[in-house]
Amino acid sequence: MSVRQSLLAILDQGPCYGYQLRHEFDRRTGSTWPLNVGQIYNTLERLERDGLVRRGDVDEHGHAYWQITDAGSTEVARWLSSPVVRTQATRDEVAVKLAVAATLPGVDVSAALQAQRDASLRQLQALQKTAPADDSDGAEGFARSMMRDSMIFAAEAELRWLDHLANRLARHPHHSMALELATERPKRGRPSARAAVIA
Amino acid sequence: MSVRQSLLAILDQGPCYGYQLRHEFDRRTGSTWPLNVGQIYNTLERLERDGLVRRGDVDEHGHAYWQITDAGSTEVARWLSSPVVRTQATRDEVAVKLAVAATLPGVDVSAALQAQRDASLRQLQALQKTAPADDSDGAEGFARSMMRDSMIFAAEAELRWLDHLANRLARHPHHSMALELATERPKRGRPSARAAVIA
DNA sequence: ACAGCCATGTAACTTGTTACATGATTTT
DNA sequence: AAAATCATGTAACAAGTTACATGGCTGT
Repeated sequence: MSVRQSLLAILDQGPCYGYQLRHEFDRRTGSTWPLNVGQIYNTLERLERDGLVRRGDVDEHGHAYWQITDAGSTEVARWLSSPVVRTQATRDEVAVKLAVAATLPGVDVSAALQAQRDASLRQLQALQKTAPADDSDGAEGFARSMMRDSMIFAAEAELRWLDHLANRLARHPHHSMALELATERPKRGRPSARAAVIA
Repeated sequence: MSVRQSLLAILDQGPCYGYQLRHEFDRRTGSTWPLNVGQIYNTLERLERDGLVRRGDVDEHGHAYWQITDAGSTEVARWLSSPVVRTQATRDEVAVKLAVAATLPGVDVSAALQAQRDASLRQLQALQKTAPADDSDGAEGFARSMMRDSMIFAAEAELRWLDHLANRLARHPHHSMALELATERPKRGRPSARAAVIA
């Protein structure tokens, strides 16, 4: 939802045209995750469909401006005043992967763990190598360094978790958390008319 | 991709039927993010479409088993041996939101920040209140505590970042990073035949 | 003239997710 | 008999993402 909501929040400052919105989004997020232009127009159409924006004037340059609606402004206010709540839907891809890998018999967890640690460490070092905060960079530099810090903190946490996991695995016989497929499952099954279609 | 890939990796251990797959996924991720059953069948059909699984036998209970294909096994091996790489697509919703909020004039960033900090702290405390690792819980308990640790580390990192951000904002005049809409943009515009349709 | 950027759009597609229909079996 | 659970599916949708088509303008 962050792209959609961010574009809406930018439009709450005043009418913009599509390409301009991309520019505004990019500089406000330090050009960290540049947006494909096409996505702007898709998102605008979806926001229009939902009654949050409407098509506005075309200026002397041919720029097609978009305006926020009252419902849109209300939505922006709601977004800004309520925190992002990490619900169940926020599956961490690395965590899920390693949990599945760790519980599957015959999988070399420590190899997967090591590969992930290497990658995460390289990622962290690459981030740390980028230019740190510099007050002379102005607001755009501030935005960039916010994003940078966020990614660094997240990468550090991921590394810490990976090391923590490695320690726990080292203290256990490494096969002890493998889970066989539960084949004894169908106690309360679903005997059906078409049972034994093949058997 | 984690659901899709996880189901495929489980199928690499042997044929399963749909409901069984949900059970296997849930116990391997500590029932942290229970899966809607329907998603299993959707995902299986998509994997079948991609040639990674195929429909297998129906047993005497009427269970419709699914089998992994050679291409599927290859894909699992690739997945397990290569790390998750956090590409540009990994937008952190909280970071994007606060960066946009911080760069929009007239937005009370510190209020949004405070609201987020409260929510994140409550989230962390809720996580810490859950049962910690207990070796007597077996492999399923281990999986659950892996997920729990992962979420705790991530929540701590988010809190640290929020506090770091609050400190930086406090040291600055809080309006200094607001970015006006760049209205002087169209220097190299796109004058068109239909310019001034409205103007 | 030509490369490259500005600009608007369209179409297709991915993964994830939910709601619903259907029916059987098991438990109370 | 009713409620809960097991089980398979279908249909629709959300948000993100990319590739492509089209055309005008700018700088070399």
